Amino acid sequence: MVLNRYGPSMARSMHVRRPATLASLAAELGVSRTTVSNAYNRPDQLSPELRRRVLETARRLGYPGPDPVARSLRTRKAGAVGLLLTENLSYAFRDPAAIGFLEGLALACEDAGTGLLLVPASPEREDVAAVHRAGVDGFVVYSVPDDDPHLAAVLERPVPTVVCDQPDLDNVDRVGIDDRAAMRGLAAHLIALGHRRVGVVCMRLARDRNDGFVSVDRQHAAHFHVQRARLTGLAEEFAEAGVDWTRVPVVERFDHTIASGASAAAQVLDRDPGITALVCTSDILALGALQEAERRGLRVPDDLTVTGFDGIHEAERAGLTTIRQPVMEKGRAAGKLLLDASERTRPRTVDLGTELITGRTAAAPHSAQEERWFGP
Amino acid sequence: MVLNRYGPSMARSMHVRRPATLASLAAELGVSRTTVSNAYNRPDQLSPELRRRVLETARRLGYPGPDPVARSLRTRKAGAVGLLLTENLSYAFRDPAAIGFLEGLALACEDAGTGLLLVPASPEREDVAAVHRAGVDGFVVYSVPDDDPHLAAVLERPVPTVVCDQPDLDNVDRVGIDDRAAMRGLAAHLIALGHRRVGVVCMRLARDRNDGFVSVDRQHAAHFHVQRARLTGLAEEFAEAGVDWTRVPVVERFDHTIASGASAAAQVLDRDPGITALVCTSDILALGALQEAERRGLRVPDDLTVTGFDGIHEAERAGLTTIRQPVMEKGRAAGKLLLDASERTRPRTVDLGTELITGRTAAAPHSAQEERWFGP
DNA sequence: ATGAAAGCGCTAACAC
DNA sequence: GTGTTAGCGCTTTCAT
Repeated sequence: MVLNRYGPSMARSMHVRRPATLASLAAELGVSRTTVSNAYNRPDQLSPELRRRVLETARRLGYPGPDPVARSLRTRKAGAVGLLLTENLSYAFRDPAAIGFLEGLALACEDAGTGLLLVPASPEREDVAAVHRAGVDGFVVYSVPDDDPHLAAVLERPVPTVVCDQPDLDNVDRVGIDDRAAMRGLAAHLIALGHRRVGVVCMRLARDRNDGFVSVDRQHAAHFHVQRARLTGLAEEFAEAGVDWTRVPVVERFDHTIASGASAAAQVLDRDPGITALVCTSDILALGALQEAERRGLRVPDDLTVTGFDGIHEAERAGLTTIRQPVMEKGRAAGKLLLDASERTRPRTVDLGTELITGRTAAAPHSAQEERWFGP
Repeated sequence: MVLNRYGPSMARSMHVRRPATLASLAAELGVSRTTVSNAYNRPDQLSPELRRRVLETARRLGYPGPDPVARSLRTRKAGAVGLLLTENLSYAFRDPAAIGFLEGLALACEDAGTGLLLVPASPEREDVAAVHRAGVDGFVVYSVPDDDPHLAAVLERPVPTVVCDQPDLDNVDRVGIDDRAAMRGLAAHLIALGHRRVGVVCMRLARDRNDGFVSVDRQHAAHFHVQRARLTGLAEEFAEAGVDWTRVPVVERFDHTIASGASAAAQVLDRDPGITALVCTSDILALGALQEAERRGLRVPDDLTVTGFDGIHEAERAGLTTIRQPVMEKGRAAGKLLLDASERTRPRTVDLGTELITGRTAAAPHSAQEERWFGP
């Protein structure tokens, strides 16, 4: 069963082996190429006996079956979909939300018997070649900025594309959630609890690194639609509650890590120690904020309310108040949309639902003190 | 920037657009195909002015650049490596060890600018076609049984292959750890603590489902080399300590989940309530065993010692005594090995190190009682 | 049931 | 610098 691919005959060559081709096999057998092709692709088109002979000779000659690339060229089907991510490929395997998305997408691909090609497109390296090189029947684009050159390259390719989360483009299929509405719901919850002085920690708003405070202008101009929508939702809801949004400290972090969340939280709390709630636009950042709160001896939620967004497992374990979004379902839906050839006549949109998770990290401001004053 | 791919002219067609080809572009420009090709691949081979004209006309005609599949056929390079996994594709995103491996592999691919194609090969579906269809320059095979038909299909393809963990094949590059030695180390640790009556929970030993006790024969015949090695290591070390291995209850689970670990632990404990240590061949299973111990009111490690294998984060959080193996490094090493064309003259092996993590789940048998009798 | 012919879209020698 | 000539290895009408 196992081929010896390191025999003496190979020792000189860099290549593994120059395999026989369909043509050479046909010649050896004294039949036409069509027949050999049929032996592999249309067993019913030739006598079982001949087919057996073909396959057996193939085995003897070490013919590995039709070359997939040549077949793809001929049939115009690659049998794979490409995935373009915001971040380094390897980062995707560290972000629970991305992992969930991948799981769902993989599921959809599996169901369709389609391969999933992870395209090596780092955001720093502006090398779009990887997109051009990808032999795929379509692309799924996961959460990239609207001015991402890789995205532009994908859209130039003559294959269907589905975007998950961002950007929101006319004429391109999309699956996502209503980030603005979800965040308004969370904000309403905080407002109902009594919070009026809040701070915000958000993810990267553009491709340039800006680890620090965010002007209202930058909030509006954010190239990441999702972050923009979440900030907008917050701003709207709090404005309606009488909060002057221009005075709310919003701190941005380029890197999406717990450490980033912690340092951003520190920056907000340093600027305005009087805030009663720290709204983070992701669970990862919120977990960092919790760390920072603990470091400062602030009890959560007694001294400080902290909220997240995503609903990852780690957040659940931490009892985080957050918005849960169906990350895996997003991946599935994106895959299905892409692989479902039917009705590809106009852009389709799938909007999935979210859920407010009331955890143990949000409470009325200064509830501890009040309890102390008025009894439990 | 964004193409309208749903314009009225398209409405009738299932296809997105029939793009111009390199040839048609050359014709339009009145130059040869070579020149157009050079415009994309060898900018230095033509005047900047002509190149500009070519690219501009391409844009005007909606020519998306050289077709990647045709290019691959011609250059005999796909620009991607394939990954074959034991489990369903989607499962890989639920197993922390597999995720770590993927992260490392993605890292290596990224460094090389290579795509990573996840091959949709479910273990149940014996459909090997996906392997045949994969347009890749090589394969990484992650932890499959030695009789896996997908593996056989991969090995028949005329491209280099690297196996991670299992199986251990002559003539095929491999990266892994010394599972037997690692497990002997863990066993020695338990023996030093005083354990002599132990039970074992292990992962799937073959492609057939056998959720239950494992005969010594089945242990030896296991098609998963890694599990076999771990069991062998255990058996050897305990045998040297005078334990009759044939009497040690070993329970197997097909599904690799926490729930499986719990039910398997229950099965062992039901069979022999007198055991003092439960050795699990993975952290996931061990986490299940911990659950079951708690359910029974057994205190760990006072009443029962539990150990794992892998060193995943969740295990660390649980304070599990386990063997840590460098999962991410395995991925990286596998990728590097595959992508490093040099010295591919004879099979190479990378053996990575492991580390015994002494957590809070292993102690001397009945230490609690002893403490109670003799004071702390 | 089998074969002949015609490309799929591109790149790489090699000539000019 | 630019064009000519050959394929890469395969599938697919369309005849026979």
